[in-house]
Amino acid sequence: MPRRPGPPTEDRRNQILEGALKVFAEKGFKGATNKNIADAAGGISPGLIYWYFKSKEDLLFALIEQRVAPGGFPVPIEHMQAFPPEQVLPMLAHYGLSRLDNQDTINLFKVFVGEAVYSEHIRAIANDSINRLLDTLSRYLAAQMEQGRLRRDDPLLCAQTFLASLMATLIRRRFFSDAKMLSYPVDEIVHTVVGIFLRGMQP
Amino acid sequence: MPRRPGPPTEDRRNQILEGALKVFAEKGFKGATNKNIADAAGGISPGLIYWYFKSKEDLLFALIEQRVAPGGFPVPIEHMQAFPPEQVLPMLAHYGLSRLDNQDTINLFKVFVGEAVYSEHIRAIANDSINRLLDTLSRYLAAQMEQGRLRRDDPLLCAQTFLASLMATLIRRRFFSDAKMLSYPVDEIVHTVVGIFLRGMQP
Amino acid sequence: MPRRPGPPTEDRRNQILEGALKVFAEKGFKGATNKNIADAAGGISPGLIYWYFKSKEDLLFALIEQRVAPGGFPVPIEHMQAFPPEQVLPMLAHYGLSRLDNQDTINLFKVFVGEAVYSEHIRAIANDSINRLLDTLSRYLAAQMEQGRLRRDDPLLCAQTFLASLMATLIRRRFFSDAKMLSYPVDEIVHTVVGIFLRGMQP
Amino acid sequence: MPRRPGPPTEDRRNQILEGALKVFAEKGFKGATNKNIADAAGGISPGLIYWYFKSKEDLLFALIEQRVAPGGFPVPIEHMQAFPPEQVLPMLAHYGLSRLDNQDTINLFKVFVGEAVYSEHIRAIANDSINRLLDTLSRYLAAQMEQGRLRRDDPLLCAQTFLASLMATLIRRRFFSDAKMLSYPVDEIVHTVVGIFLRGMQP
DNA sequence: CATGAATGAGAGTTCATTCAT
DNA sequence: AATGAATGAACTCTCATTCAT
Repeated sequence: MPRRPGPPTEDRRNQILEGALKVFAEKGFKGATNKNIADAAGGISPGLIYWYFKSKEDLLFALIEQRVAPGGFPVPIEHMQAFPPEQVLPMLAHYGLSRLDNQDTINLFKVFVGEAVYSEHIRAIANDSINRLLDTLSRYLAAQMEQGRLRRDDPLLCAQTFLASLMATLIRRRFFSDAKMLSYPVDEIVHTVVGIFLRGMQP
Repeated sequence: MPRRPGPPTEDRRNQILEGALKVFAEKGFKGATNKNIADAAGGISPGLIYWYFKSKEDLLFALIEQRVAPGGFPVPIEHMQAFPPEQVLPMLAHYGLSRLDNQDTINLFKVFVGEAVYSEHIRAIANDSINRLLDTLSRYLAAQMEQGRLRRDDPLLCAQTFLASLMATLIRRRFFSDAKMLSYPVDEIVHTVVGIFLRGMQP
Repeated sequence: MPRRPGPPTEDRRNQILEGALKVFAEKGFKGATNKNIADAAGGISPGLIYWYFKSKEDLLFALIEQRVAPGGFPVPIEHMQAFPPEQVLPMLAHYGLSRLDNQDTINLFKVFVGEAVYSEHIRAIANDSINRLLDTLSRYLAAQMEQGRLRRDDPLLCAQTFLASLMATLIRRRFFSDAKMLSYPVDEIVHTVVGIFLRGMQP
Repeated sequence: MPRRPGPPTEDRRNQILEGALKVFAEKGFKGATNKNIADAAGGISPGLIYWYFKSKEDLLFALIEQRVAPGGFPVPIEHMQAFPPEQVLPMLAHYGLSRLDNQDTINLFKVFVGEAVYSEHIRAIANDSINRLLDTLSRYLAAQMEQGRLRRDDPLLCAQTFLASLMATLIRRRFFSDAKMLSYPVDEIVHTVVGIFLRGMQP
């Protein structure tokens, strides 16, 4: 017998997505049960999930499409060609950091990584998302090379190198909770990583 | 009733581990069934797994302990302090590459990543393994800094930066099969990444 | 919030019965969902069914009571004792045929058969309905025997024999869509079946 | 934890089919639960069904294929052309009756009818089975017509008429448990039905 | 050692039914 | 009257695990 009417139905879908994100991040897609999700979504009944989503898998994809596909990880350096890398790259690094400080982003990342290992589909979305980011960055780098502010090299490969060194290091800190990395303040990490890259890219 | 005589029982355990690695890499720990594993282990019966392992989970940990814990990813630069970074780092990069060309290593990596997301225990092993590698590398870098061949900086952070940019890029190629990264020859990737790092670390 | 104003509430009940008949015939009582029925009833909401019927089962019984119980399969030979079987029986056959050409009757029949297998209650209604028909027919036959137009025999058994041969044959055509039976024109079937019976009942 | 080893595995499959037949006949395919079937199959666990059958539906088809497809309802009149219909048809009627006295046959029939209503596939099997029977009978009738023992008419339609009147009547007795039909001894039914047919078919 | 039949817990999913609106 | 969100029970099916053989 149905009872609780619940909040204005608009929210319900998001409430479930929210709960699913939490549980998926913690236990993985396969490890998460609908009961888990329903509980995390505010104690609704597991059956209700199927009012909003076709299946558990559909829920996962909805999560990814809602949170990742649109916008991906937008990088606000589109119109910063006028500024030198010495200013832009640290700024970008700190922007990335601020995004990583959001628990939802972390969870999303976890889910992404956990499923990408086994799912071609998710891998494709991940690549897409990263490439959008890299494209923006590499366009910026190309412009800087043009202006003689950076040494000429393949812009995409350079962008990838920069992003890789930055992200992988932060990932070890945030996701792997590596003790050694946690012993460094974020600023020092950014300073060192950006420093090496900038010097390495000097004309 | 026992059927196939099978190989000298010593191998059986490894046969199962081998099969498990394959299946875990493909479907993940939760996604793999004991039947899958038994099939991949040469068509043995699922029940037999329990003769060699306490449980499915035990099998996973045995896999990790057997393949990762011992040695981890050994880096043969222990006694290379005499050689300059211009020689050692590219060599190290190619060594890493050669390891990544082994399907077992790739599978192990996949399993590792897939499970590390959700398991503290596995995360700890992963950190341990990476840190051992980083320690070796950072000791080498420290020695080079000492000799004035590299600019002075925190050796561990530099090692992390180098490894991160290299590994993350190769991972995007091998595991994520990213089309853009696959369009670069490995040599070019190594050359660019190592180049940026070396110039960035010049005294 | 009520949405579509809908037809003068009188019709709603029938609209639902109509939809239910269609769906029950297609998927069976168990196989039909209230959603299916609501859709077939013109796109109403499943909840509305409960305004008109106590339960899904109630809907089934209402259907049967409304469509079968009243009248059953009325046979208009009540006052035809004056006419000889050579005229009456073919007429009756064609009357039955015309009823079978109505999709609703077919659906009702399907539902009836499908549920009679498992429900004593429905079986009883079915028997009742058939017996009413047989009674009429057997009274006619008895009268004809009395008049010496047909050979003396148990009228009910003769009526049953006639009806059985006719109905079962038409059923194989219409419900089982048997290819062989469909290759005969209806008239030939009726002619042959009625012919055998009439000759078999000659005094 | 598994316990009871159970009877020599050969039987298990049949044990389950046996139980399924009973339950399907009683509650219909949809109405039967795997628990019901497992209980009827001698108290095995529901999961075990899936060791022998791919799905519940597979179980249904296996049942039908095992019990109906092979042999169907064999009619032993293949070589009776020498005997006159006055002997053969009553014999055939009694043979059919004897088959109907077997509870398994009745159950199978129930399942068949119950599912044929909704399943094209099962309808096809049913038609096939009946047509095999009709073919045999109509070949016999054709031979008798040839010999002048029966009036010339379409043999298949005559066979269908005979079978229909006989079967439909017996079905009302056995399956519908119709009180009126049950008040007649089987012999009388057979005598009347066969009598009408034979006289109706006299040359 | 090895098998495979067997179990039982629990997963995802469906759906009749209810009820606030 | 009518909707549709919500529930909970029950169902089919999967699978790690066990154990007689």
